[in-house]
Amino acid sequence: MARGRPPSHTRDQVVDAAVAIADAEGLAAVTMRRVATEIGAGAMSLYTYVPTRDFLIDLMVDRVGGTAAQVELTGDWRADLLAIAGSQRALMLAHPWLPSALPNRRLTGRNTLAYLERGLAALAPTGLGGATRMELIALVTGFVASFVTSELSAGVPQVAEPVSPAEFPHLTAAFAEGGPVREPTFERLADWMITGLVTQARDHSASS
Amino acid sequence: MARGRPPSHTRDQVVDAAVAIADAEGLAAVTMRRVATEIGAGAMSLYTYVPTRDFLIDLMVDRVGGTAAQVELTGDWRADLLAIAGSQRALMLAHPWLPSALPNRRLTGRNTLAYLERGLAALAPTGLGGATRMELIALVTGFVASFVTSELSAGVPQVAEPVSPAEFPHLTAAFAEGGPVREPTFERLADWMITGLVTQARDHSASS
DNA sequence: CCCTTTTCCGTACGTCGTACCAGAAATAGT
DNA sequence: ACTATTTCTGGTACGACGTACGGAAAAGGG
Repeated sequence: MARGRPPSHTRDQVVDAAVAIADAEGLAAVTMRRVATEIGAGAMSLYTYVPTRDFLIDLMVDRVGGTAAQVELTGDWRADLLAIAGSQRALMLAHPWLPSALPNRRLTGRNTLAYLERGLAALAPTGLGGATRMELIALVTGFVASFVTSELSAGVPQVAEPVSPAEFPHLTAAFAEGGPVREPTFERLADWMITGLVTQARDHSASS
Repeated sequence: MARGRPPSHTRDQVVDAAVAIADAEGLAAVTMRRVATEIGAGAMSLYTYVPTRDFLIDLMVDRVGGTAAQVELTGDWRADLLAIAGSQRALMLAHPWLPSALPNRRLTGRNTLAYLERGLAALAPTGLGGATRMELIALVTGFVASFVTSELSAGVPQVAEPVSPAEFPHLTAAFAEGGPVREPTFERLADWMITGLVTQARDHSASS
């Protein structure tokens, strides 16, 4: 068996190289030619391992998803989901391109599926339906992505032009203040978010 | 005054054309050549009105931001912020490219600044600091973007391959169910989100 | 040794953003 | 009216992108 010319590389090598580039220089730097030269191959050789660039990004998302800290489920859905959210946050902080890569992705990889499965299992004690639990997971993930994006862009002056104090008094005052310390806030915000989401979802399904 | 050859178009015309294309065919369809032919100009003529494509997208975001329903502030921060969130949601549903365009944007346009100013004013009765209020607005906006993205992609089969029931039991069960009705949920979720965020922020600033 | 199978990768096409610049069209000064 | 000056116009072109195509190269099976 194993006829034909043997591959010089593996799909995993390609994905790893792509992740390394994205970690160092952002998603935009992940071009087919760049990844190819990084592993010492011709540009077109990549297509042996990966059908398109878009699919490569799917694989990258799934790859780093597999490196997330595994959460032991305790049966306490609040604690479990909070731990999952924390794990997600750590993942996104380690791979800053992840939040921007997440939207519009197909949920195709095994690690992503395992993540969803885990979230669904964590929410099982709530008694909510599967579809509702799925949406809650999407909302929590979206929240974490939002939060991390906000964390990563902290300190960067977002406004180029100076704002007119007369026209935008609150804005002017807010910019005059120093940046707040965000570090200890995430757990409390996430905990409350999760609790509130589930509570609302329960009320809603009970009343309809 | 007004020396030199007069412009054949205006920046507003360019931005309007770009928004129309994005509404109809998505952000990716907004190319410089495409926008140019749409207003009957040569591709390079656009650069008289707009420095780069990226800046054009900034302008698009600000432009549609100006079309959002204006919210009358009542002094009740819960109701006011909920109304703002609802207005944002309507905006994103009308311009589905908006959620994906929002991250990594410079907050440069007057409409965007006015939106922030309005949010800050709405949160003023909470007594929170300007920087904290700013972050709350970013989180609420992020939540709305997440929610709308989820709404827009509802019904689309996200998973290409069939999932193995043995390996992913919860996932299999969730897919077997029908999609839930989401329509009446937004206001309750957003209301609770806003209330909870402010409560947490207050607790945090009080204890530190 | 050749034939089949598979991978490798140089070449090339279409598209993108946009730099450059010669021509066109307007006003201001004479 | 003529010229100088300023401004907008858009053709051409460059480099980078994703990737289709197809021959060369490398392995095993007969």
